[in-house]
Amino acid sequence: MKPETVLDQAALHCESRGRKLTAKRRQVLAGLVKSQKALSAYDLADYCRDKLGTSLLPTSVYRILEFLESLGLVHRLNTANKYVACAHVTCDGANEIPQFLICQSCGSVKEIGITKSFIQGLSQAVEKVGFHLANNQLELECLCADCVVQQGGVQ
Amino acid sequence: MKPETVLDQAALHCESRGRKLTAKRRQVLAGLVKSQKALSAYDLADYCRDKLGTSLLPTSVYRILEFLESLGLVHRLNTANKYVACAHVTCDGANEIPQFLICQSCGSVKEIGITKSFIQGLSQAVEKVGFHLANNQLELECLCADCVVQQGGVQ
DNA sequence: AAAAAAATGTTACATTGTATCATTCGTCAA
DNA sequence: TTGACGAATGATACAATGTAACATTTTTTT
Repeated sequence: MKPETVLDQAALHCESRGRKLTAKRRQVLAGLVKSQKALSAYDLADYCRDKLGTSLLPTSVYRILEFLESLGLVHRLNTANKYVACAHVTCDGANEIPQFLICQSCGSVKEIGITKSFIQGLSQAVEKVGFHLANNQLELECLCADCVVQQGGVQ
Repeated sequence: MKPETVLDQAALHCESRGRKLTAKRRQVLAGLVKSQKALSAYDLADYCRDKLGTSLLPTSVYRILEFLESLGLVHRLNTANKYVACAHVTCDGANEIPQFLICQSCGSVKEIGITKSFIQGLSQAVEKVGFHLANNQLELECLCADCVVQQGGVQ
């Protein structure tokens, strides 16, 4: 899927919620879509400056990421302190519960869906000890196929 | 379980691995055990200064936490950038796979064990998309029972 | 065009984490 | 006992991540 298609789709998604995908917001999202991996807010500021020739201060990037996240267009990876474009922008999956596999070696991220029954099982186990699951988003430390090979296979 | 008992047990655990639980290391671990919650390295430095009357620079705290973690006596919560004492120091569970329920409201942490079959299911789902699970430690954003009540019940 | 709201810029600072070198402490052999 | 060695800790400097507060610009509405 071409980045421009993704961005146009994202713009529509914004409009449908009564919000605007402004030029700056589009730049930040473009950075995430084109880089194809998780970036920190500061990485993104650098990326926009170096590759897109636009000036964006980190504070603005943070604000914009917050906006994009509120619309489900990007996700924050709490374990990595980085952000990724939502893999489902173009298929209206922006409201599904995302699960992330994060390669600890190369930083690539795979966004998957886990079965509802699995999450339910998890939720029940949590309730059983008196807690309530507040966020279904899981972040799993992984190795991607390439890095498993490079590191001499699975232990 | 009394903190002193936990600390003595931890000392034995160190000795059995040919390492020493020095005074400073004991202080850091004591801070985590007594505070009963997750603390950042800087929180711990403050705690040691204010409550234990000992001077410890953050850099030393980081080093000591790294040491304690290598022996399974503390865990780092990646989503919170904080550390907790292992709940199983005294029952030799230091080698089990920990799962953490972290209350997003008050910061309390519950360390639980999830069934092996559950983790296996998760691992298989990950392998199916070409990744390999590198760390079985899950960190789940939760609300503890108290905070659920205060916030007007489950949504 | 004026007023209001939304978006972005700017500055300052707080928190978390790492790199590097210096110093102190404990252990062990001569 | 002492001297040497390695382990542990101190100290300094800095990098990376994140937030608060207020100013300015842009857009929308009336």
